[in-house]
Amino acid sequence: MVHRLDGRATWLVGRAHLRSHGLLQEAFAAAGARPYHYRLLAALEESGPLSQAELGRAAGLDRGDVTRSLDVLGGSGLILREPDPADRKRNRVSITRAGRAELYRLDAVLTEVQERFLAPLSAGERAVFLGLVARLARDPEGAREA
Amino acid sequence: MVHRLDGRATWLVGRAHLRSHGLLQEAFAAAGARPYHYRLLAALEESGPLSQAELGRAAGLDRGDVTRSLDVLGGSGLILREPDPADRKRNRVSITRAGRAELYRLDAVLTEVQERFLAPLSAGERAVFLGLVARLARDPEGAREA
DNA sequence: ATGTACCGTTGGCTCCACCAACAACAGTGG
DNA sequence: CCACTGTTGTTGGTGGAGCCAACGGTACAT
Repeated sequence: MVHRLDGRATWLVGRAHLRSHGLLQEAFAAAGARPYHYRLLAALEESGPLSQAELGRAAGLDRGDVTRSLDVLGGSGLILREPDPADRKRNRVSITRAGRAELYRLDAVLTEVQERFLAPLSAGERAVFLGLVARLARDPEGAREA
Repeated sequence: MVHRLDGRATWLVGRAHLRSHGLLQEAFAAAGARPYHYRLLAALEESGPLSQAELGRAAGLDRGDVTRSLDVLGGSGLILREPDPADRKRNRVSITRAGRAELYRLDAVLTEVQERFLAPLSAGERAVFLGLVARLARDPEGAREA
């Protein structure tokens, strides 16, 4: 392989992501869902009914992608999209009973994927890794390096 | 944000990758190059002349993507592609003097990106992180290497 | 009433990874 | 010699994920 990349953090993170994403994709596809859908259902369940723009900000999705994903979720009866009577330019999106059930089902899928992804590490190592990668994941906005 | 994802390794790795990839993309674009090109030049410099299929396996690229990337690299004079006299179905690809210079230039860019990406971590933490993420990056099944 | 800002929708884009088909070619066993 | 198998390079796609621009509709402060 390419020795020059062996110790590069960006390379290793990319490869780890490839494996992680592959596992996730496979598991979600087998469950008939997509990561976007999970994120939206989770945001809805945790925050209660939201407008689509709020939902996008909560789940980290583009407004347009929210629209398209909700089309699918609504078609499956997992969410309810109704015009907001207080502001007619908004939609009020809420999770349905079926949506909650789906979310819980996917929670289990996600948990199982974590286990497979983290299999190479011991419990202690996992905790260390999670702490470090969380700091690398946060966008250091305003963080000025002295 | 979605509280449910905060501690998920797959989520954090995905977010870290997003930041990493963004930094890399930005820096390489400013340098007029692409990650694929760097990988190919690096593989060529480390292994010497290769066929395109070998090159793809060394750099982890699809054969088709190798073909298209070499079109660009060849057009810039960074690699030389000539028919292999010993096997007429192969191309013998080698890195040129200009290609080496480009590779070294991109090495510096890459190094600078590492620094920005890893900025949130101390030197000791970086070493720990690299060790752990390297183990997560390796595909635990199959993947037999020579 | 007018301007500004937001909303949802649609249509597009880039990047990365991957797959399928094809003709050309090499090496094999018969 | 012939047929078969496998590889190579090329072309033409697929798909997910993230993102941006433009549009018409709506709310609200001025």
